[in-house]
Amino acid sequence: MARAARDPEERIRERNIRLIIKAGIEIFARKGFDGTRIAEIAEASGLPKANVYYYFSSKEEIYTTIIAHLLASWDNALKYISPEREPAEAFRLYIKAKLDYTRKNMAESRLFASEIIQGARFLTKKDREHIRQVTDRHVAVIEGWIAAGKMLPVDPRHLFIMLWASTQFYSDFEPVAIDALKTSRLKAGDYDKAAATIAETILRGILPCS
Amino acid sequence: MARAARDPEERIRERNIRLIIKAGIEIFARKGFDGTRIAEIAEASGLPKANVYYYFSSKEEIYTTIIAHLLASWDNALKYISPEREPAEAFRLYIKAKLDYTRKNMAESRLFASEIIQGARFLTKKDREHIRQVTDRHVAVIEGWIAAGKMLPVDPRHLFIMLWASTQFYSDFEPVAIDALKTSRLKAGDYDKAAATIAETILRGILPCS
DNA sequence: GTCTATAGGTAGATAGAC
DNA sequence: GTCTATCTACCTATAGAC
Repeated sequence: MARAARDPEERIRERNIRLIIKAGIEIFARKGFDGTRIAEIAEASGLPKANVYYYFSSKEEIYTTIIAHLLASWDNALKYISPEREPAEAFRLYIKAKLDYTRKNMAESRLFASEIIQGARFLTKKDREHIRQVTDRHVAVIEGWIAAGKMLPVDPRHLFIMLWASTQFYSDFEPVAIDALKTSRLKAGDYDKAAATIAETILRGILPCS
Repeated sequence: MARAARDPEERIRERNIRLIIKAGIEIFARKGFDGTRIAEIAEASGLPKANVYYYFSSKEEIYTTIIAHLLASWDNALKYISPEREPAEAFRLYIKAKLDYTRKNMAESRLFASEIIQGARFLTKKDREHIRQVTDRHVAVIEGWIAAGKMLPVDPRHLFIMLWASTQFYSDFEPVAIDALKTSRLKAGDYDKAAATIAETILRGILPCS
């Protein structure tokens, strides 16, 4: 019955939801949850405000949809921290992947940072439990490398924070990074230079003296 | 005339302004500029909303007053990066001072991070020029150490970003830090451990192999 | 599915009594 | 200097025609 007509409708539906989410990411990142107005999301996505409410029942539902999607793609760079790799290669790959992701998904990255800085109001207990478990798994890998004498005994949790923070900085704090690096905008070369400096410094900091 | 009566009035004035600023820091940090309501600042500072408008002409004026005050106390930790010190001692002191400041002024720290992440809308050209100059001065100190062979040739600007980011993380991203460190809240000992790990790792990363 | 119109509430800011 | 009452504008969310 409706089956034949369902596909094109479904396509429009998916397209509109994508447009709303995309606009939402940009605006929530810039204004935070409370500062964002649905009307602005509607305008940026090219839909009337009422249609936004047709697809999402509230501002909160748009926001939490974005957060959920974000967390799903979050662990990606960490896959490089795996026991069958040598630490030097693993950290180099991780740093590069993390900076790449951050650069290509600036708005998402900032939205996540905003959400955390403003108190993680919309991170569920499950989300936070997930963060703990993912961290635990990769802490274990590092502990393995330390036990095998492949790395100096550096606290793995604080090491992860250093890596997370250093790579996150370039997109989240872009205006400050621009001033600190004396450039008018961050270019691909700046990210390469960042990756190289972070990797070299950290690797000398955690590997046995050669 | 009014001279005799001026002093106690002046005291009340100063006290009220302090209360407004203090409440403003907390709430702006949690909700961002757009998300903050003057009524909430008024309530938190124990004054009627109209009185807030008696002392400040707009929401923006409260916000920029806070930002200006923040920037003034910002350079403090950097004073340790000075040419007459040895690099090892200088960085150790800087990291400790920065983490101390961050821990004791969490709300300000978060407010500043929020402001930057949301696009630095209220940082003036002068503010940003100030950041550039302060960075330049300390970059020169590091270049001096490198030229003197006291440090490996690490890019000073990216090194500063690593230090800035790593120390900032613990208060700005506290909810994530809590999960990553598997604790229920950050204690003084966590900050000490952070300072030690960051300093040890960075120092091995920038000093000649011994 | 789309859109206009609007209800119902709350924001920033001000007027004016005390 | 303090505070109540209020203006105007705008917000979230919905009703209902098409």
